[in-house]
Amino acid sequence: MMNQTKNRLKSIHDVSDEAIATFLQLGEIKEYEKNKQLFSPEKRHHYLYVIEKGAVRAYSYYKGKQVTFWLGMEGDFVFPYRTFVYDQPSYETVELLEDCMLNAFLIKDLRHLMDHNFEWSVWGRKFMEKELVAMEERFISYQFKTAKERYDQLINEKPEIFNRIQLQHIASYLGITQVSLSRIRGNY
Amino acid sequence: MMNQTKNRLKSIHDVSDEAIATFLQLGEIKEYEKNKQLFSPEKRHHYLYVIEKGAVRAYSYYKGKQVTFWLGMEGDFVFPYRTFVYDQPSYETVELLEDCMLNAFLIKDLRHLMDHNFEWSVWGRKFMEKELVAMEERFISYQFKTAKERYDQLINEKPEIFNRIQLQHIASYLGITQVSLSRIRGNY
DNA sequence: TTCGCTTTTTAACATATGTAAAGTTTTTTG
DNA sequence: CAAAAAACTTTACATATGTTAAAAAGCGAA
Repeated sequence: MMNQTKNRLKSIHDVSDEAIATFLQLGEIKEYEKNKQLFSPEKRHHYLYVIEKGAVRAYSYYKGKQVTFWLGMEGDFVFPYRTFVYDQPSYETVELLEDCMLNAFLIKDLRHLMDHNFEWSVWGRKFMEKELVAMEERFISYQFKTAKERYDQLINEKPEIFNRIQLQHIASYLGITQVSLSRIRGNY
Repeated sequence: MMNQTKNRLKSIHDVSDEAIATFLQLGEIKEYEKNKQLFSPEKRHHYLYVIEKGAVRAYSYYKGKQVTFWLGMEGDFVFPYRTFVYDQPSYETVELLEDCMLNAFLIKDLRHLMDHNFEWSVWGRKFMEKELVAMEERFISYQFKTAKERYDQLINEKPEIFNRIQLQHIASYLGITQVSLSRIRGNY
């Protein structure tokens, strides 16, 4: 019952079955209900999660408003980059949008694995590389594109999001207000 | 005369002097004049450069206009992420804004090093992690902030950019037109 | 099913940023 | 140095997106 995790690990960079087993042994399945906050700002966090089932959002506050900057579903890794990389408290809240089954790993276990095991060290680099390219693509779509274009791209690339996640969160994720998203969807 | 490269390598993650020597042996100093194109879209590229001296911009075309999405100066690594990670042609042009001294490395040499040498494998992960956090911060500043706020942030964090790089490129880098940047600077 | 709460849409107006073109300043080059 | 080119600013107007508030639609619990 850890298929999402295993599939995702292999899809990033193929590693041996023994290595996979070593990694999976570090994980612990946890189930949480909708609305639980997985991470909250200013606190130290110790876990990285892989979503086996469910949907999740990360947001922080800017000028008194929540801004959703990340949405995750099955197979996604949930971890505040800043906490993982610099071991510093994160500024974001991560909140469950559905009841979730999560595979929880201690960040220090994973860091230890990637600092001492050659296979996982290479895997870790490939993982970060792919996160980086994905982040750059999202960044470029912000710098280059209008809200309408970003909306069209999202609905083409991840249509399932629109079935599972509230439009207010999608609007924020697209960097616009809910009113603007309604306008775009209504073809004004 | 490879101080920028060496300093930057060590600042990302400390590695042994022998490892540094191994890395530096792979590099070759090249000098190019202002306006040279280091990378052009649709072509295969084989080099990663570290800027020893000079300034550089990366841009691509969107709706017939150049959009500058990256500016680099001394100590920065110049390499199209997509080419490095997926070995695919990049969509961007990289152009020298000043006469430059560059430390050139074959991407395949670096990839080989990071895939086979444990110390460099860990270094590679840390490097990608830090690029990722920096990219996320830039992304978030786009999603959250107004043009004026992004301008203020840039002039605080990298004031030297304004002495060395044309305002038209800075405007594009900030995701706005040159006219808007003029307005911001003139306090309209 | 109905009532109450949450989410989404619509409307009216405000503001930030874009576009095009002209004018000014700075830089390059013969 | 002078002319030409490039970079930058300003103006007038257009458009996209934000803000606030109200209406409509959807959803969940008694």
